[in-house]
Amino acid sequence: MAEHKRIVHPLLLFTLYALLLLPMSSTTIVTRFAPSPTGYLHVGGARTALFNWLLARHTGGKFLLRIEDTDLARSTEEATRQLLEDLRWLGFHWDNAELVFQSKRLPIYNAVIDNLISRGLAYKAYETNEELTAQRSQAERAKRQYRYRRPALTDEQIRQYESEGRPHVVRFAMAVHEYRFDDAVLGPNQGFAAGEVQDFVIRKSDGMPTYHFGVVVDDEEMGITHVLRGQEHLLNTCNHIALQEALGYPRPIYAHLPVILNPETGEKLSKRDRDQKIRKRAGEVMRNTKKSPADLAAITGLPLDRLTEWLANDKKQLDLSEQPKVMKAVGLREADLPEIMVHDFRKNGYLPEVLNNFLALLGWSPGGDRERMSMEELVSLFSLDGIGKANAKFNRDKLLAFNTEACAAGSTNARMVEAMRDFLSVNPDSPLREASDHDIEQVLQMNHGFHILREPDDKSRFLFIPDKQVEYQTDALDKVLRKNESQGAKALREVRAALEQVEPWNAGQVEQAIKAFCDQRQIGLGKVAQPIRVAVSGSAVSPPIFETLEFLGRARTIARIDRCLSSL
RNA sequence: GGCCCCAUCGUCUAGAGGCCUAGGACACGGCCCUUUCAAGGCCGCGACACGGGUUCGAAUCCCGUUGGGGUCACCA
Repeated sequence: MAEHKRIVHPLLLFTLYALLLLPMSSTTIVTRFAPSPTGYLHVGGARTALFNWLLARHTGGKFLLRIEDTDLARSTEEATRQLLEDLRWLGFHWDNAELVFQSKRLPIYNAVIDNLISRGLAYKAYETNEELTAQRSQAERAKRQYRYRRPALTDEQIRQYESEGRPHVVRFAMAVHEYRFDDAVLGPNQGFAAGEVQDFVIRKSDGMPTYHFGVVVDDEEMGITHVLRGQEHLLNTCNHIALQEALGYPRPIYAHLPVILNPETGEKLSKRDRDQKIRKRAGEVMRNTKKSPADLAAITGLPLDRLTEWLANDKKQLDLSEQPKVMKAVGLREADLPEIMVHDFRKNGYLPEVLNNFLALLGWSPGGDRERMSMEELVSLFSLDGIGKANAKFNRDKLLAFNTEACAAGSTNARMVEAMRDFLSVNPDSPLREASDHDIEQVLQMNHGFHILREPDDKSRFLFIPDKQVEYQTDALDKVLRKNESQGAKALREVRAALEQVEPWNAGQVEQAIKAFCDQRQIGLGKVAQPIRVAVSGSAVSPPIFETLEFLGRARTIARIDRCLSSL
């Protein structure tokens, strides 16, 4: 039976190849992340950045960064610096060498706005904030939906307002009809009806463009092809496509990501959640201890009016210097607060690649059972169709488990030392900063099984402080050394002599000696190990004792035992 | 409240009409290991929101109900 062999003509092959490539090269995917610099990056923003970055890297496209600093009151240079640092930490490298700052692009926006005004597609509006609020509440009282539509001003009125030099905004005269667009995640035909249309502000009275306007103009200029952002922007998209149509811009592909929810409240995860938690706790403490705001003010040293205002108003937030004072007063530790900022995760010792892995799973899945992925794997597996529609609660337990696993898997290599160094760079109070790479490697090994880098740090600080500075915890002394007529102290005194004989001093020999000691006395290892632990570390919890003693060395071990015994 | 989006274990999810007695991960419970705290091993518990259709057959398609979320700024 003759096999039907087909010869493909090389020219045909070339043509097919070219056909395939041409449209590809002319539609290189360009994504962007466009945060506003008002503080550290939070996980919601990080997830948005991640998805945009992944799409660009997966397709060999570009990922651009733009700073939306049009809110003069809230944007700061410090925040921009923090934002960039967080993005670098996460490993999202952007492809525009020159960062785009919206605040530096006013002439460009104004030229476009002038053009719109001259075409009758935008106009100056002179209402004050108070007038607008009044109009809104009037509508609310009448149970009517408020929609701003162009007021009919006479030429006379306009002349008068202008001669008075009245402040004004510029609004976009949005054509009243239905707006529809296709969403790569939510499907076709998203949008709103004509009844929802209103003339939104495109230039504020301080001369800055609004978000809606800046986004549209800049996305066009930067050649953005795909906009991935949170679902809270879904309806904003109608404003954006209206503007694009008026300006003759092409429409990018939109993909709206599920919202990340606070597992406790079920609402959108917000920077304010930490503050809320402190306020809630403060309220409880005051009720339980019958303390007044004045008492709290006295304890924290904060002004009473400031404190009462904060207590009463959910919208008010403590600033970074006030927060720790109130936390201390109401017995909250940093670890009790939910991490929300990327910086918090860094400071607590999560690995950036793990945070990314976890964040990627919030609203996206590669399909099947696949969960643990390196950055490289995320890049190669990422695709728009893996993005889900349903909102996701931010569950820290799973992140913690991922981090534990990743640290355990990599705890012997240079990556973990590097990670620990990075952790220490944002935790300047740790004595481990003075440790050598070799010491750090040992600390990490001794603490194998830790969840976050904060744990080996916490549990190993005693190794890096002078013997004199070891602080003995009273409850540990009581429970381990003083209880039962000082059995523990007695064992400690006796094992001290045995330890002096150990030669050479290493974990194996120390173990042998201590175990021999236990056998001889017919007591359990715990009866001896715990007293030693308390003596050298000050607490009942430490890394495994034999390794700990090897690390400390004989002299320091004996010195700490002596000091502990004499303090009883 | 208007408009919009969504709906599988407690949580994150797999699932594209028969591969589903619904899979995985985390959490949780039990046992084991153990010098503390952990980590680890083994086993277990646990979901298609509800009601109607369509179909030989529905977690999967359609409609409704309920529930949750988002959004209604001169913030982004």
